[in-house]
Amino acid sequence: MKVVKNSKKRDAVRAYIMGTDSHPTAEEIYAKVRTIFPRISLGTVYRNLNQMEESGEIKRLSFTDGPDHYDYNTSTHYHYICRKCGRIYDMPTGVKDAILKAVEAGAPGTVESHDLVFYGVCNECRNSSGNLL
Amino acid sequence: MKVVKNSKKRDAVRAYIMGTDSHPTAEEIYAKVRTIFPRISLGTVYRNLNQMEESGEIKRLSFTDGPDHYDYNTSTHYHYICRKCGRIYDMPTGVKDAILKAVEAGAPGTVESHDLVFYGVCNECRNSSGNLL
DNA sequence: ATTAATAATAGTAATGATTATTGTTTTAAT
DNA sequence: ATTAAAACAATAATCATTACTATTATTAAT
Repeated sequence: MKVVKNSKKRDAVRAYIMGTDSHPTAEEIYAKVRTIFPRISLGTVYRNLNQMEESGEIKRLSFTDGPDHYDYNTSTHYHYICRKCGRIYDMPTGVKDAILKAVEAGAPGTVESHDLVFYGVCNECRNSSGNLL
Repeated sequence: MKVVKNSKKRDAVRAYIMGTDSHPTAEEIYAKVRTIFPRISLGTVYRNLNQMEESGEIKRLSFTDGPDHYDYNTSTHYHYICRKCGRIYDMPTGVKDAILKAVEAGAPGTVESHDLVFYGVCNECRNSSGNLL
């Protein structure tokens, strides 16, 4: 069994993820952590993200386009992506039970997990006048 | 405005997708169409898939891991992926209304579309004894 | 039917995100 | 302090997909 050793770089990656609600990508995390450790490599960010995902500390979010994002919130919840600004919001949690209840009956097997993503234009984008899209 | 011209290759791609429920990948489509047009290139498959997706003929499915899949069924419906065999099933349609109703209230913007994927082990895999996973 | 314009194609190079490799540096248990 | 393993930086490799380019096929107008 492999021992996990301390790592200042991993600490910095973890600290950044835990401190933001922005669901950052590996590149964004890399850019931030580099202000503290200018010589950290992108591979180190990916390796630590994968390790933290495997240990259940964080969750990886994959969407149709673009790179993966990372989320410190590992409980089952859903996301909303604005097609103008690309921001990723958390959805309120009330939805989940309704979905699971409606689904269980008709699935072609056991349902162990599910991913649900909503797309639209967020209120902030709708209200700002200088839109490009 | 760009004119769409006839294309035997595109016809073959379309015919294969329309004739299968397996939600094939570009590579799988490529392999099949190559039995008819041995010199077709993978780029041609991708180009035609993208064109058919833009025109609304087919739908592209992106999942967390692996390549994209393509679906002739463009109406809103959900998928179930077996984590043993990887097969992609269609989910029964009753789920949708419950979800939309539960969601509309709390979203941070308009909800224009959503993607929902379920993961589990399908009954076929559960019942087969010679499993490797 | 011939021509001319342009869409479609094959073949290949390029891209973007991620993973793998390798030689060096840290960590932590003795 | 010694040592074994984990973490690292730097870089190469991989995979899915897109872009490029010279050629071929399709179509509309003559």
